[in-house]
Amino acid sequence: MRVKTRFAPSPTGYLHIGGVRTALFSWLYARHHGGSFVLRIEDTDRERSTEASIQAILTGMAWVGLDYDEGPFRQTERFERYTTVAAEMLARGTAYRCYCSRDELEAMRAEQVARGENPRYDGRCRDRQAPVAGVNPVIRLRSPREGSVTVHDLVRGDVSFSNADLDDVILMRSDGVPTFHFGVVVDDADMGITHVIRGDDHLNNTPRHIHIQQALGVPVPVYAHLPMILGADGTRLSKRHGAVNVLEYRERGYLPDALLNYLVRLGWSHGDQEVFSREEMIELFDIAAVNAAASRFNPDKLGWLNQQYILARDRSQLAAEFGAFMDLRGLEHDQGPPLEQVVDAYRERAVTLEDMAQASTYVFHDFAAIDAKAARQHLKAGTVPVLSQVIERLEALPGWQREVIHDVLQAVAAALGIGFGKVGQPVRVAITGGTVSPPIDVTLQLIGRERVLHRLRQALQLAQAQPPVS
RNA sequence: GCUCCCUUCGUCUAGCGGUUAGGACGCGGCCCUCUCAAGGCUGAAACGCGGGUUCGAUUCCCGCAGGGAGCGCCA
Repeated sequence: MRVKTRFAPSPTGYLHIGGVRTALFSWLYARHHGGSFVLRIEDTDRERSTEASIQAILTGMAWVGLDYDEGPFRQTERFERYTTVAAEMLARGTAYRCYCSRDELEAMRAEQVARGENPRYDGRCRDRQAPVAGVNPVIRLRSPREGSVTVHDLVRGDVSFSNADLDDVILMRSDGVPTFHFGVVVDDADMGITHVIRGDDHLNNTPRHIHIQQALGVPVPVYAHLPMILGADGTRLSKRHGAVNVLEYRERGYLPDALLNYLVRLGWSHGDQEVFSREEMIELFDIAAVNAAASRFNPDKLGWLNQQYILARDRSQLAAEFGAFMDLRGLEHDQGPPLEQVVDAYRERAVTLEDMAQASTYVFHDFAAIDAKAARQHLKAGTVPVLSQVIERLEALPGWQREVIHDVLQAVAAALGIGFGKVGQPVRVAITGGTVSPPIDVTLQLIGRERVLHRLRQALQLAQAQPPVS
C-alpha cells in the first residue's frame, strides 16, 4: 500500500508554528515511505475563512519548502460531493434529519451538565418520521450507542472510547454546508489518505470519525496524534509567546532549514543527534519514535540552531539569502561591499539574518553619531596620536587588504609602545560608532578606504576637542 | 462536571528491569583573544508522589497529584 498523508489547515488565520510541525511530520512520513503528500484547505467555516489566510498558508508552506504532490484542494469546491454522500446515508438510514433548535440543544446540554454528565445530543430526532414545518434540519450520523471504538494510534497505542459517551455528530448543517467532521472523513476517503497525522487536539474527534467511516463503509486510515507545542511557560502557544506565525520567522531572519530542524526535534529524536539536514530527516524519521508528551517552544535553542545553519552555510548561498532578507526588509545594500564578504565577517556573531543586518549597517551606510559612552571611553585627548598615526599610515598604504591593514595597526602600536587593543578599540569606535565589530582589520577592509579615512578624520577632530587628561 | 491524553535536569530529549541516569539549549568557570562572537575544556542541574510486581525499578501495573485536550449547526 502506497502511503498518502495530508495536511489540512483551516484558513482562519496565518499558518502557525504548530501547524508547520504537523505539516512537517506528515510530509516526512510520506517522503520517508516514498508516498505522496496532499495539501487540503478546510474552508467550510465560511464565516472565518479568508482568501488572505489561504495565501498566507501557501506562502508559508513554500517558504519552509514543504512541497505537496496534490492540491491545494479546497472543500468549498466539493460541496456537491458532500451533499451526495449525505443523501446516500439518509437513504440507507445511517444518518437522519434533526429538527432541534439551537435553544433546545443548549437547554439539553445545560441539564446534562447540571446532572454531571458529559454534554451530548440525546438522539431525540433519531426516530422522527415527520419533518417540522419551516425548519431546515441538520443531518446527523446514526452512531452506535453500545460498545466502544478503539483508535489504534501510532504514537499513543490503543485508545478506547465508550460509544455511550459519544453522540450523533452533525454531518451537514441546516444551510447545507458540511461540518468539519464530515468533510475530513469524506475527503480523506475520496483522496485515498492512508495515514492521518494531526495534532492531538483531534484525538477526541477520532472515534467519531471512525463511526462515520464505518457508516460509509470506507477503510479507517492509520492515525497518529502528535503532541502539542506549548509556549515557553507551558501554556497554549499564543502571540504573547513571541512569533507564532511562520512568516514572522522569515521576517526575523531565520533560515527555513533551521526552523524545520528545531521543529522536528520537538517530540521526535534520533539518539543524541541535534542537527539534521532535510535528507537526514527524511531518511531517519520514524513515527514510532515520536514522543507522546507535549513540548515547550524554546526560542533560545531555535536561535542556536539558526546560527549553526548560518555558520555552516555555503558563502554564496548565505549571501544570496542575506540579500533576499535585506530586500524583504527594505534594507539598501548597493553601496556596500560584496555580500559574500559581509556574511563571512558576521556569521560568527549573528543568531539571525536580522542580527547580521543590524550589526553590519555601518558597512553600508554612514552612522548618524558615535555612541556617547564609547566615545567617552575610547576617543579621548590621549588617543589623538593613535588616530593621527593610523590615518597617516593608512593614507600612505598602496593596497587595502586585511593583511596590510593589520600590519599598519601593529606598526602604530609598536611605534607608540602600546598594546594592540589600545589601537584597535579607538579605531573601531571611530569607524563603526560603537565598541563591537568583527576583527578590526576585517572591518576596515569591509568599510573601504575612503569611508574609513573620512570617519577616522572626524573621530580625530572629536578627540582633539576633548580636554587633556591629567 | 464528564471523556481522553501526558509526566526524566529550567527547556528539548536519550533510556526500552541491573547505567557513575547520556546528549543538546540556557546558565557558571577556565582557555583563546584587538571588541563582540565563534571555538575548546569544565561545573551545577532531572527520574512528581504513594502503593504494588520483581532478587532488583527511571523502566511494568494500579492509584493520587499536577499539566493538557475535547465535550458547537468552529476546525
